[in-house]
Amino acid sequence: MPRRGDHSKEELKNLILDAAEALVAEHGAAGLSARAIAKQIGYAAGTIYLNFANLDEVILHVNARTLDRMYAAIEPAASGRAGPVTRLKRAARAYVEFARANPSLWRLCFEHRLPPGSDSPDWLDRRIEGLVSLIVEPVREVTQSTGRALETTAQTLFSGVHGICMLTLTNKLDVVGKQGTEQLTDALISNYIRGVTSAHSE
Amino acid sequence: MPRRGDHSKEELKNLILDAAEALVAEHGAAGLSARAIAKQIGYAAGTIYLNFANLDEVILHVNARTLDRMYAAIEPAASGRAGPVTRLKRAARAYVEFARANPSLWRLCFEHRLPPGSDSPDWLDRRIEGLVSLIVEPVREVTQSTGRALETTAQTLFSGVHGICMLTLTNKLDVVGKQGTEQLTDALISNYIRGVTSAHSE
DNA sequence: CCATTAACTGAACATTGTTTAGTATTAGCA
DNA sequence: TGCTAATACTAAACAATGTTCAGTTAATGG
Repeated sequence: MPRRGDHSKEELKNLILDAAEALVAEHGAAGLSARAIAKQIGYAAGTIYLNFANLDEVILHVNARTLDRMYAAIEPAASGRAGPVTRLKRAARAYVEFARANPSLWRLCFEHRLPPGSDSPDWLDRRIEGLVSLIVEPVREVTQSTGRALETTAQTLFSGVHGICMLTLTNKLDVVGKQGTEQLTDALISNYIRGVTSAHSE
Repeated sequence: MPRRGDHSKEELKNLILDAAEALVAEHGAAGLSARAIAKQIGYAAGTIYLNFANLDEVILHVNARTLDRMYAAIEPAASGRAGPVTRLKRAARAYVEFARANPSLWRLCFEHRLPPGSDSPDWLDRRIEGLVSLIVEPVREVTQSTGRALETTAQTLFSGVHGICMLTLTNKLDVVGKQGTEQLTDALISNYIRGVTSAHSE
């Protein structure tokens, strides 16, 4: 049934997402527009709306892809055979590295505002939880905690690294370079972990 | 020389910023438009461009105001006569509380993207540094550190609280309510500080 | 009272997201 | 093979956006 290039529904969706991703990566979030996507894939702008409800939905799917790539980038670091603290630090570095390599896509994940009233779909939120879950195991190993305390520690560390990443990448802190950021994430992890374990043995 | 309502240049600028602030606070960042501002102050849209180069500049000034209000909201908590750790926790709570009370304005401060190439002006960045500087004193008291180490700790704690605030306020974490967020910030501060001090006495 | 200057407007332009009437192509069936 | 129904797709339209600017109005200064 397709006419232009024999693209199945699924292929066309992926073409749209590919184009959207490339546009954001190259020209920032502002470079994303229905017409720009259409031009890049050789379709008319209206075609996008046959596959997605609106541009917000396109962005949400782009974000899902980005989060999946983030997961893949962090997973090896978090689950190596090194000690738990080392794995946590490596995971944080992988996170920062990914954000530095994909600044626009990374920011789109966390800065995209959808219209008031509606909030992000479950399949997206679950991907962020998936990222947090990556560090639960090393945290458990090193803190010997379980249940709610374990989850709290993992969430706190993740948020902390995320905040450091956010503020340093957007130059809102007086910190420059990769090692500047890593100094902060390393400090966060070592001190927090030491704090937890020393409270334990007290 | 003014014609409409005898507004001096400075008054008119403030009128514009007042209107912009109100629009963002009520209808979110998407509610901000040149025509909406103009309508609210009884001027034509073009008048805004006689006072600001473009809407981005208006937003930057709104953010400056918001950051000033944040400073005023946090300062008392950070500089009371309580112990340093208590002051840090109170400062974090004040930060979270402000963000919860002004979600759209708070997000605008940290999520606004200006066109690629240009970065935010010094007078704005300095206001964020001002926020960080609020916790330097209590951090110094409790960690006995100075210089670069002191600054690193302050930046790390600030970023950490910021990250927690960001992810919990935007519902990207499986954490709900004010006490949920405060549990994370409290954990961050107590454990991090304990980590620093216990490393010291080791 | 007139001329100059500045404030201000209204309309215009390009670009955005989104909708829709209409066209073209294919699939299924006779 | 040829007819019909369904679907993929486009082009054009709409409203709203940021921004500019020629022209108008009002106040100032001489």
